[in-house]
Amino acid sequence: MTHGIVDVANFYVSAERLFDPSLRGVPVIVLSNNDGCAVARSEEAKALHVRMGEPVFKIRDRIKRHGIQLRSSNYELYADLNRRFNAVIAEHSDTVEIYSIDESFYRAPTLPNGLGDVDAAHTLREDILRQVGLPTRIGLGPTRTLSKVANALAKATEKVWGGVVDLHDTELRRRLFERWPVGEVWGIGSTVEARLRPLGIRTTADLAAMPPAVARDVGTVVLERLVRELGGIECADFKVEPDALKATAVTRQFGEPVKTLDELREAMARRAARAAEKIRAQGLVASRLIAFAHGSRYRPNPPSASRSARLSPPSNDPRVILRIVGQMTEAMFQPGGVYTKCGVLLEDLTPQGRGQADLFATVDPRAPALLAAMDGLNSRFGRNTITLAVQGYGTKSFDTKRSQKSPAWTTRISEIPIAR
DNA sequence: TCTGGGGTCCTAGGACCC
DNA sequence: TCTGGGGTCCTAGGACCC
Repeated sequence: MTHGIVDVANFYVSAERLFDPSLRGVPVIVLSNNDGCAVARSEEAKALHVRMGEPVFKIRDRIKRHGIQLRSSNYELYADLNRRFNAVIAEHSDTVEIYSIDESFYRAPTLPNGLGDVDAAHTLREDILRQVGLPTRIGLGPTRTLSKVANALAKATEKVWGGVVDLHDTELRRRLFERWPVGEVWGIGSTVEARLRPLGIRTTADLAAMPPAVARDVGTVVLERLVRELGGIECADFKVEPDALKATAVTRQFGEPVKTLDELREAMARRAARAAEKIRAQGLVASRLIAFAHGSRYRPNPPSASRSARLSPPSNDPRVILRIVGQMTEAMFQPGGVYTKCGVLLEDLTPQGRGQADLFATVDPRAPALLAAMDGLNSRFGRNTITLAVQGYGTKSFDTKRSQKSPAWTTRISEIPIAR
């Protein structure tokens, strides 16, 4: 069996360039929510040493000096392009697992010794480039982990090997692993890397040679599996049907810091309403609710608090959820505190209508019709066409900033590009 | 002055049960 | 003086990913 993974090169930047040719060949950075950090960089921007996650205010001079182009994140566009390139992958494989916004695993057709996989992968790259316009790299291997490492190697060797690396060959693995730092391996973060260093494990080859039992001892079962997968033994398979969502979160930095209870209450209500909307769209209800608010961790003594509660019966009704979140906000708020972020998490999600009823709860029989009407209006006329009053009206200073956002080129009729 | 957001999985430890 | 053993469930927190 061959595991493959496709990733889009500098996805957000590549997506922006698709509809804006002026961005091609020049340094481009796509910013995080609130236009705070660089989350995607073109090759030209990487060459100017703009790091992943680097705060924009720290590189203002470089941006000016080199004319680096900035864009806010445009998730509508990226989500639509994700749908499109996955459709192309699906033409090549009956098993596709969408792993993230810019990566998908797929199962390559079984051929003896993985023969022909590499050619097929090159064809897939060409098809995605021609049909969607996005540049990709592909990693292949006998396990998921090996395909993921192969994908990372394909990025590093793109100019020589053309963007496809296959790690079926054990001899090739041995050679490449000796020069590939262990911290670059999928699943090895800085903490585990630091624990491996004193044991003399610095390269992927060192890690692959580790006895699995030792790996479990040093780390957890996760590290043991990782070591086995590096050796070619499958411990993880495809998930074609995505698992049901277990938790969802809506957390945002404020555009401008929040200092009053009224503002915090509104900001919290907006996030809570969005979280409830998200789980309704999936037909889920939540049993657990968490709300938090805090100040900047870069300032001394920032305010910080969170509250959690059980929802019985489980709910996705904004009237229920916003009332509790409002009480939590009042309990958390510290006068004089400067808040920079707040959020709402809904957990223990289960399909609606399957759970145990609550003997003592009063159930509103009209709720389903009301919520369906709200969701219908917001879906047809745009988000927040109808809201609860506690969410406040209009745009507020605490709303997320996205000052450099490109149009929703492919998903809104009013923003479709016009050819001249 | 200005520093992202949204997920999953695993483990340790406490509460509780028989 | 000496005070069992073996489970499950839940939660908080850590680690990792993109």
